[in-house]
Amino acid sequence: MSNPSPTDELPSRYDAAQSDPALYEQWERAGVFRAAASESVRAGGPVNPYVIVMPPPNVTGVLHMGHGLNNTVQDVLIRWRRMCGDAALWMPGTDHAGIATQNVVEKQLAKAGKTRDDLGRDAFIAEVQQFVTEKGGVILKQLRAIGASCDWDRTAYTFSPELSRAVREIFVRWYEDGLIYRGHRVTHWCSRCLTALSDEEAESHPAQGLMYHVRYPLAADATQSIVVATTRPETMFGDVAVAVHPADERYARFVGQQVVNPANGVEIPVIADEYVDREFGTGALKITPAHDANDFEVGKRHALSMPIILTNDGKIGEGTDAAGRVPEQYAGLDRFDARKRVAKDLEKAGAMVKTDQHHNAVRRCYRCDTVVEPRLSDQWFVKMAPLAAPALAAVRDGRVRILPERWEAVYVNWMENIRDWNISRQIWWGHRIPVFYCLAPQAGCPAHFASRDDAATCPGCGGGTRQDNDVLDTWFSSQLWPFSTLGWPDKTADLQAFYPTDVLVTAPEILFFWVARMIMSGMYVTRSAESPDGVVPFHSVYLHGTARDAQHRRMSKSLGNGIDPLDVVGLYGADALRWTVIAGMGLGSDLLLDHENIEQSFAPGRNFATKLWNIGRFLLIQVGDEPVKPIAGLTAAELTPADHWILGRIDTAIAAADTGLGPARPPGGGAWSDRDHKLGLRLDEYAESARAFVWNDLADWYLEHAKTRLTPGHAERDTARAVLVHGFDQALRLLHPVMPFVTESLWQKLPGRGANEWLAQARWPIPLGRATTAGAATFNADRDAITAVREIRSDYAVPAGQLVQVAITDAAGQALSVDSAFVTRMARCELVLASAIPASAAARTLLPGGGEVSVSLEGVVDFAREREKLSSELTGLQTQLDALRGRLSNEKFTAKAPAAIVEAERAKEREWSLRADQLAAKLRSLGGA
RNA sequence: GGGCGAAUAGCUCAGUUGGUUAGAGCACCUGCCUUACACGCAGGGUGUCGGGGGUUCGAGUCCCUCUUCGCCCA
Repeated sequence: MSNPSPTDELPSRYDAAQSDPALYEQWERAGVFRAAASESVRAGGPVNPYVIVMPPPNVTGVLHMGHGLNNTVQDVLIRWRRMCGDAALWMPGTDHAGIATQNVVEKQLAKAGKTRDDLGRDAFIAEVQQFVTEKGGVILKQLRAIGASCDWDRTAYTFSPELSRAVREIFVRWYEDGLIYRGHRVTHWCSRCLTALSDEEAESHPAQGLMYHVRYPLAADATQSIVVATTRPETMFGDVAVAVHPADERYARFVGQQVVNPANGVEIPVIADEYVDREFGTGALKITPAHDANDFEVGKRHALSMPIILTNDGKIGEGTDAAGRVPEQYAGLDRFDARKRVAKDLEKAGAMVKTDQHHNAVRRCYRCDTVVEPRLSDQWFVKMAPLAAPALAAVRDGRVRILPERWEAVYVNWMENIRDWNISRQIWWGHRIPVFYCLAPQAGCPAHFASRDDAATCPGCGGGTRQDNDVLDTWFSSQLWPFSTLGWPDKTADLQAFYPTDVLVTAPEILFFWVARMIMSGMYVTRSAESPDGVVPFHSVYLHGTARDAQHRRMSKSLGNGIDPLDVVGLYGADALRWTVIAGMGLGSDLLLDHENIEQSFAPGRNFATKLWNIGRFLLIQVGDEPVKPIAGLTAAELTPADHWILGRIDTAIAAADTGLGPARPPGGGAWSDRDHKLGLRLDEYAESARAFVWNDLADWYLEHAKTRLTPGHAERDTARAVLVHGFDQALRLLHPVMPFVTESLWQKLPGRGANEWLAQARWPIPLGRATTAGAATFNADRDAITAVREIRSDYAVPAGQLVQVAITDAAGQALSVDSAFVTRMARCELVLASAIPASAAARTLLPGGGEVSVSLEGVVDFAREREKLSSELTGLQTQLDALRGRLSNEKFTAKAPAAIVEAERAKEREWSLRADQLAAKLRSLGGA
């Protein structure tokens, strides 16, 4: 592809659609993205590993803006480290997404009028498997289109045989360590997905509902009653008691008596329990142990029965222990219809005292948005407290940092109040729980046991077994991702070389679902004599923002406000997409994109990609094909002020990029110090500094200046070519992580490029330190003069084509030596002696160094306007100067402020005074006061 | 209800341990088809740093309070 000569054939726009896919294929074929374990120092190799595991998208998912954003961040980091020489591994893969995938297939079946039960378990799983085979993995192909440089040979899948073995292994270890147990309790039940959910999967949403005040008459004396407040009257069929606070005098006389449940006529006791909040509602609470987690605890304390009065699909019906509690007319009603019906009937019966507006939180299934129902059932739980303690300490002492830092507080808060994790799901698509039950238990048979293999026989009696019907929460398998993808539980070379990983890049909403659990399980499986608490799976967690539309609404399929990243790639190229995303998203802030104006949304990336292309195009034409001297071969005598200036700017740009991207790992190893804790991962700052360098320094100034030197036969042509090629090469390297395609494309065209050399593998720049400050200052003086003339031209609206006469003097009024060819060309002027410009017809500007630029504006200058301008500048300066002098004459300031500050203020006072004098003199020369 | 955080230019955000003319990108205004780029070039800052009070020689920065908003958990 290296084809340096016909630069004149380069089109004026980079053709991304044509070039990007071909380039990607060449990188892949060259093995640029592969990482070898043998390279890592941890496996005896020469370099540091740098590892990112991709948050696995749903196997049947398609790319959306969230993925685009998430994966671009990861790609920038991994490309940066690859160029720095690390053994850089970006591990790709997908997630089997139990509930979500099962839902999709069930919906397909429903269209054919079938349910999963019609097929049976095995046939249904085969159906899902087929669906995944046909539709799965599309997203991984799409990621290639945005340039993702993953090591695709390692592509992992949470439901593969290898990763399934890891799931079984940790399940059995935790089971045997007593960290997994069977619990009979109230959990969140999704009546649409027909499964229990974890606390995290039942998302709470604020809601406006009604608080019903219902009268429960005393069984012994119907004239007396207790009024109970409830938001869910449909659960009254499951009431087994009314509870009041033991110290509540209002109700003391009722405790121990029976009341009649007005919904079903069943007599229930009034009990006293500390749990009741006297201030809430009426201070009397109905107790429905099977349908409220708190009531369940009360029920256990008082040994109450726990009738289930809702079917698993959310209809009223007599379940376990509920015989005789649900009146016939309610059976089969949907729970929300039942709520209205019960309320109406209570009203009719005179039992409804009143209803108030009430806002509370309603929990909904995170997969289907159905309101979840608290429901009593048997589930498998992970005991979290022992796992959380070391994971909490790891964040507290900086072995893991979370950026933006405010999320650390959220993490700590969650971990300190951690609750046990319900891991069983009543679905079929997923890792079946490796727990077995004896078919004919006798004395000596375990109630159940966990096994790494499918256990056909009971270890107690040797008889047959059956496996638990439920499957594991998908997050149970994805929590193992940083090590299961590297071969755990085997002690593989990959695991040795690449665990722990480095940065985890994800969105804040899965901090608990996934990130916290990876830290816990990762530490658990790496416990050893050297590290009793285990090894954290990554040292940095980077939580990025969300893609939102112009109204700040989250992009979503249902709102129709999403942007398809592939559309953007098709229109403007992957680089435009990547640049816009990276440059537009500060650490932790959201990315705003207008789906109704894609062109404007992605203009920053598109414009810059085109600009970069044009800089390259022009530069390549100017430089030509002849060999270029290496920068190290240029002698000090050959370098001009412009060269020094741009060499200095290159060093500054490199330093800024390094600072933005930050240390790749905690300096010195181990934990992050307080000082380093928030360094780096400022991708927007890195991108902006690299852009500013190539555009505002290299193109706007150095390239403009070099035009003259580059003319054929010019004595400095070779020096200028060498510096220009060096500067552009460095710029392309700096920009490659964020704009891989256009930079690689241009880099391949630079003179002297060998075959099979890839920018993607080229070395990250390091500052050379060759620039002298004197050289740079000389060039800066030229730039200041040019800018000053341009300002005046603009102020006086001098026609663009008109030459003006300019005198440049130093602080002493003597002619200042400048690069006259440069100044006259850039500012469209001719340089004359100051004496040639009549004071009465000149506009002047003071230069930073104390010199002055005078522009002859015979016939153009407007004295009144010029005086006004000077006068307002002088007034502003005088105000500042007065304040400054006030400070300096304040003894408290001079006595208390640090000497360096006081001295700086004095220096400023001298400088401003001089400037004020000059302004006043100018004003007088123009006839002003 | 508990906890965390934010409020700085029209928008999105920087702003180190307090140090004195508050910055960037985008948007906007003016003039230019100046031998690569109009997806460009040149020039322009458009601000009671949410309100009030306090500490200090000095507050965008520290403390208190009010208002508004966001996030996590119940």
